[in-house]
Amino acid sequence: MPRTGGERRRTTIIEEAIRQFGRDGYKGASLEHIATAVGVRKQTLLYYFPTKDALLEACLAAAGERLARDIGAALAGMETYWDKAEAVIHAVFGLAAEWPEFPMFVREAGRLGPEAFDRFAAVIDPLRERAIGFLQSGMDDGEIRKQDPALLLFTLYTAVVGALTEASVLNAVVGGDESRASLKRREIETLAFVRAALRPPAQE
Amino acid sequence: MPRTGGERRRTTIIEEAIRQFGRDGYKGASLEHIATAVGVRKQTLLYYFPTKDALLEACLAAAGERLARDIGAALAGMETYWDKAEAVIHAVFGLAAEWPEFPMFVREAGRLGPEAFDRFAAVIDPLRERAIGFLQSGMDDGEIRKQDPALLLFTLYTAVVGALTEASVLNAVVGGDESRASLKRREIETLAFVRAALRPPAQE
DNA sequence: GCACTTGTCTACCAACCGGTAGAGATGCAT
DNA sequence: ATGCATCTCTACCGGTTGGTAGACAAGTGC
Repeated sequence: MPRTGGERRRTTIIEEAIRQFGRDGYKGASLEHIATAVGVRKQTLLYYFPTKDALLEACLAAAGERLARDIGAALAGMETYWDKAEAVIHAVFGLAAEWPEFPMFVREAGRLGPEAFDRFAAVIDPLRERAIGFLQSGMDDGEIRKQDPALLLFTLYTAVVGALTEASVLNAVVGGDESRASLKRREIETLAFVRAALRPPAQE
Repeated sequence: MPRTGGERRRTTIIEEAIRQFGRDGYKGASLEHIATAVGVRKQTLLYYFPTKDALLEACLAAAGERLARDIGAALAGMETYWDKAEAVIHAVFGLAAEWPEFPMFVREAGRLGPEAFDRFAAVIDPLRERAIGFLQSGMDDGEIRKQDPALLLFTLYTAVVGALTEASVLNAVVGGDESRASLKRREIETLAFVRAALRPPAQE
């Protein structure tokens, strides 16, 4: 019986749980499946996380930290409004390419109700405030269409998460093609869409 | 033991099932809960729908028909590109106001994989083709920003469904307020967003 | 060498879930 | 009234799930 050791095992379990929670939903994923995928018995998993709910909370926190880290790194050095927006979208699409279940898990977190999502959102909150301030000043400068910045951020969120999670819909609407090239094309389309949506009206 | 009679009972069960599939997910909803909510035993439900999967398929078909009906009615008499887009969005938001679990169910259908979603999409298909043709001619006329019309339709879909289903996220990003007024405000914001995203670039 | 913490395991359980078997009850056509 | 299809029910079953109890092994500090 191998001893992978505490912290390492812990993160492995969390990563696999995010995958399965994202793919099958919270209810649909079973501790048994997660455990065997990690190569361990269910009771070992329950040693690290005493209940399924505790595992979920750990996943929410971990997902928040990962996303905050990726977005934070992508934002470094970006100056213009558009560069920042593009960097964030590119970072998120990159994360989705590497870890397809990640956006699914975030969406599942939203579905599970405000309590669960807050666990995730709390970690992101500084970024959220930065984004709102950034949108607000963009509007003040006349470079972004004037509106409620928080509601705009929400709409941008849904557009990006939707583009990343609604693969079945994409398949039905656009037809075939589940490849990496398809993801890249969706990123370009999402960028164009967001750019168009942010742009202020033409007339002065 | 009351006899509500075949077809009536059937639709009542489907409506309740859509509610619970939407709220709790396919896995999360149980036949027992759905049956008791309708006021009937589980085995009565299983008389109408021999398996849970059969119930799901009936829900998918019913949801498709309902949406096609509502959108079709809303489109009647609309002439301009913008009037049509606005009518569709307004119809969908109206349906969501009356039946909050409906968009959740549609999203769940997408999550369950292409097979399930196709069951729903097949009914909508004529509308999909109409929409793509309409976007294409709008682009030819220079009234809509040029791009892949199918991909644009997909992006519009995700923006609208996201606005309707990500209530927890909205709560976390914008703060409080789950009222009908909030839904109306989201509709206005979504309209503005879509309008901005459709608009062709300013310079000719 | 011995107590103790950490990690992994086997064995088990009560609850729930989807589904089967089959007994009545009701209304309708003949 | 009688045969038959429709509808609703009670009773039950096998499988799965989240979770408990507790044995056992391995490193660590003393």
